[in-house]
Amino acid sequence: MLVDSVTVCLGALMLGDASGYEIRKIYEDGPFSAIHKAGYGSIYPALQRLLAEQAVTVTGVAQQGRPDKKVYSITDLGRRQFTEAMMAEPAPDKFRSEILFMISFADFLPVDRRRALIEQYLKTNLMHLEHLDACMAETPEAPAGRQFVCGVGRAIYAAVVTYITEHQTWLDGDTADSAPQPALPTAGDR
Amino acid sequence: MLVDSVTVCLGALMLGDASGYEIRKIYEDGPFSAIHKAGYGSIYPALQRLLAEQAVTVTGVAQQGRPDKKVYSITDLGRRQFTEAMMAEPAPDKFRSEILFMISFADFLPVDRRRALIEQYLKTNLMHLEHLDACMAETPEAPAGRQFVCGVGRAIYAAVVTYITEHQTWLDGDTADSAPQPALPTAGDR
DNA sequence: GCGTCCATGTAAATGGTTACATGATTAT
DNA sequence: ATAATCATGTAACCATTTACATGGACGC
Repeated sequence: MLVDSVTVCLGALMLGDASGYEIRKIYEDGPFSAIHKAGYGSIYPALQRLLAEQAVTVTGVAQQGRPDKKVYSITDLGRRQFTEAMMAEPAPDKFRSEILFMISFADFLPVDRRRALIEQYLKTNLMHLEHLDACMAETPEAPAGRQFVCGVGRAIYAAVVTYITEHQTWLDGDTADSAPQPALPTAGDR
Repeated sequence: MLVDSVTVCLGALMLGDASGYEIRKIYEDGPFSAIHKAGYGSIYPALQRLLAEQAVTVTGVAQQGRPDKKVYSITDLGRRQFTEAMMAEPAPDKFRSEILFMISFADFLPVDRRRALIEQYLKTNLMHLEHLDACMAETPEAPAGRQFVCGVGRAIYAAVVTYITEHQTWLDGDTADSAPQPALPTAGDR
C-alpha cells in the first residue's frame, strides 16, 4: 500500500503542524473522512516511525489543565517522502458496502426490511451530503485540490440521493409486483 | 463484521449452486464487484467453515480434462443463517481512494501530475460505468434488488464522470491561477 | 454525578490480500 | 511456445480496528 498511515500523517502535516489527536480529527471528521479514515491505533505508531526516520520533529507543548500536547512538524525529508508517495501509481479504489450488499438480496427479505434498508441508505447519504456541505462552507478558501475532491464527493452523495428518491418504489410490494419501469434515460440504463 | 466472507459465500449460493471458483468470479467480475470483492484466500476457507457448520453441502463433480469441481449447495440452515445476517445492522460503508487522496494534495504536485491523475480517474470511472452497463445488459431479468444496486452504482459513476468533465480545468495552471470560480451552487450540483 | 472533549499510547484480535503450490486444457 | 482459463487449496503477511489503560477539565 502506497498511501498508508505514514503517508496519511505526512499529508496532514503538509497542511500545518499538528498533534496525533488533531491528525485523527482531520481524517475522522473533516472532508477527508470520506476518502480515508484513520484512528489513534494507526496514527500514533506512524508518527513514531516518522520521528525515527526524521521525517518529522516534535515539540512538547505544556497546556494548562490539559495533558501535554505533542505537536509534530514535517521536515524537508518528510516533504520529499510525501511528494514521492504522491508520484507512485495509486492502488484501485476500495469500496465495501454492507447495506448495498443487503439490498442486493432484497428479494429474499421481508418487505419491511427492504423499506427500512432503503430508508436508512437514503438517510445516511443525506447526512453525508450535509456534512460535506458544512465542511466546505467552513473553509471556502480551501486549495483547489481539496475542493475538487469535495466536489466529487458531493456529486456522488447527491446522485445517490436522487437515484433513491426516484427509484425507491421498485422494492415496494413483493417480488411479483416489482417491475422496473422507465429508469435512467440515454445511456442504456436497464 | 456482519457481512464477512462466510455471508458472502452464502449470498452467492442463494442465487444457485456454485463452486469456490465460480463464487469468486461473481464477486470479482460480476455486478457485485463494485460492492464487495472476494479472492480465493477468503472464499475457500469460508466454504470449509460453512461445510463444518452444515450450512452447505458439497458434490464432487468429475470433469473431463479439468480438475474436479466441488459444487456447493446451500441448506435450509444456511438459508436461515443468511437471512439472519441480512437482518443485522449493516456496518457503515467503507471507502478508500488513494487517487482522490493524491488529488486532494494537488497543490503540492507538478501540473503534469495533477492532469495525469484527473485523467486516470476519469478513465477508470468510465471503465467502471461501461462494465456495469455490460453486466446489466447481460441479465435484464435480474431481481429488483440487484437492479436497484446496479442503478445506484451507475448513478455514482455517471455523476463522477460528469463532475470531472465539467471541473477538470480547475487544476490546470499553477496554484496561483487556480481560482475556483463558480464552484458549487445550491444543492443538486451534478 | 455523567458524558464529552482533550490527549497519548499499547496490545491483541481481526481478517483480508498476496504469494505459493500444482496441474491440465485451450486459444493465440 | 505462451498465455490464459479452469480449479483447489494453504500459509505467511500485513494493516487496520478494537479494546484497554490513564486522567484532568468542563458543561449539564
